[in-house]
Amino acid sequence: MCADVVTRFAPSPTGSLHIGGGRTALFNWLYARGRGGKFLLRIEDTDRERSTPEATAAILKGLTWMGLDWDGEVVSQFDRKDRHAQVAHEMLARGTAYKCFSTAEDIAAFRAQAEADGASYALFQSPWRGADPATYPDAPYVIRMMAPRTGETVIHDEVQGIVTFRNDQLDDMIVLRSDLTPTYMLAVVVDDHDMGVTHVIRGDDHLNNAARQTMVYQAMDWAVPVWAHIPLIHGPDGKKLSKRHGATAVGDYQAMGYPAAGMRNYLTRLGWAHGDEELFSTEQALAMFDLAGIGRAPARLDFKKLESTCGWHMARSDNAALLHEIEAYLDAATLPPLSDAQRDGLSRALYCVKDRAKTFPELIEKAHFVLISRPVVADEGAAKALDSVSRGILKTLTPRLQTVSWTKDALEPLMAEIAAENGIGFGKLAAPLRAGLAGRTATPSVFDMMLVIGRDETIARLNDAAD
RNA sequence: GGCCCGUUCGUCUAUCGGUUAGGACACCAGGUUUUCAACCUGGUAAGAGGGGUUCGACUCCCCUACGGGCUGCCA
Repeated sequence: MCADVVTRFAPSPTGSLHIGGGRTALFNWLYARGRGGKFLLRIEDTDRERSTPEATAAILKGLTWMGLDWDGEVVSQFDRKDRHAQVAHEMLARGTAYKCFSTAEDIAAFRAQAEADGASYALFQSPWRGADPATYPDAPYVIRMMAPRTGETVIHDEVQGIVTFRNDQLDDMIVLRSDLTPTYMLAVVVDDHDMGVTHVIRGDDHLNNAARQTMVYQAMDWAVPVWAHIPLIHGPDGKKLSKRHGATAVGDYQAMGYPAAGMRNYLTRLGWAHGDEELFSTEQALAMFDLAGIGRAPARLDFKKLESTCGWHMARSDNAALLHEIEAYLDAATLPPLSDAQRDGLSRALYCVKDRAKTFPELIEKAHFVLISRPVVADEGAAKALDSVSRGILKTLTPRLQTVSWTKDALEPLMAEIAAENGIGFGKLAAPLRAGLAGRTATPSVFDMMLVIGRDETIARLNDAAD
């Protein structure tokens, strides 16, 4: 158990990267990376009907966005089919598997008979188990595991504890299909063994499979890995997360403008706890993460908390890195890219907008005053604000802005003075100023906006607005 | 149907037999504020139900209810 840790993420390429899969990958990544181990990636593409290269690309893209890097080349399970077949035949040679010539019709008939006999459901029992090879017909066959029919198979799971299965509940599963391709049950075990995987961390929908897979390990005399079956993520209504809950793909979250660091933090904390730690950097997560902190109950997705977590990370982001992430977001959300002027303006405005936004769209909304192009075309709200107080205020204000030193501390008393001269409150004065600077509803203070835009341009904008 | 897993505030969770059951998000109230936001303070709010075991159970055992998973020549 003290050997170097090797974990893996093994999605099937039948769609985009599911948020639950993303979390599974994250747990594996955290566990391995936090211990100086390896994190491998394997694409389980043995189902040729449903596997697509587009899906593989989407999965890789999703992982990359989440910041989860893997070691070595991506393994294609399909490419290893010869090795799988070889192992199946070795099981045959060892007498831990057998050829079965039963057809789909035979199996259906078996079930129908069992039902007629009063059983509501029965595991298929192949008549070819233990049959004399001399009686084998010249027909297609599958290779079935010769599963023990008595005793029990015990799973020592780091999350679920000790789980015991009665062997008479497990059937002789197929390991090699009649077309000589492996089934999932065989392929995972062979691949995990060959890849040197020490810890299998995956969704608890595989808990039952762990028992079957253990039998394969035993049939081959291979060391069984450490199991950790983590609960699935559910939607806000407690049901299994599905399309009707809205965003299920990692890419959806990227397109909605959640920063990757916030996603990592939130997803790490979803179903895992380390005392009262709620907000932490990825470095801290790496140091803290362990299997013992994983809960056993499915967790529900809570967008409010996700947003809150993301806001925390956004406020702590390095400006340059944040800018890059914003541009990547724009691209992912198929929004127009930043112009040079906008990039420059945004980089100067980040200090006063990043700590009040939870998502990128929200941040962009708050940075509207620096992103909008001149001349400022006041929108309806801005026009109203301008009209509500005399535009003359702006006319008296702008010349005086040139005489005051350009700092927040100096601007503030000037504003107060002008507000008093006009017999209006500070808030009333701020409204036309904001409109002139093209700030929207939720913005930084007018002082921040002035400072960010710069002296000459600010005055020009205010003049524009006052005309 | 059979087997397996799960169930603490609305949500994520802490607790590893003895706590006024703690924290976070959300919500409510108040404060601060030139707007919105942010921020600060305070508050409401939980052990699914029933049996045991024990001096003492959220913690251990059993039953029930509810939720989830598996039961494929899918993964």
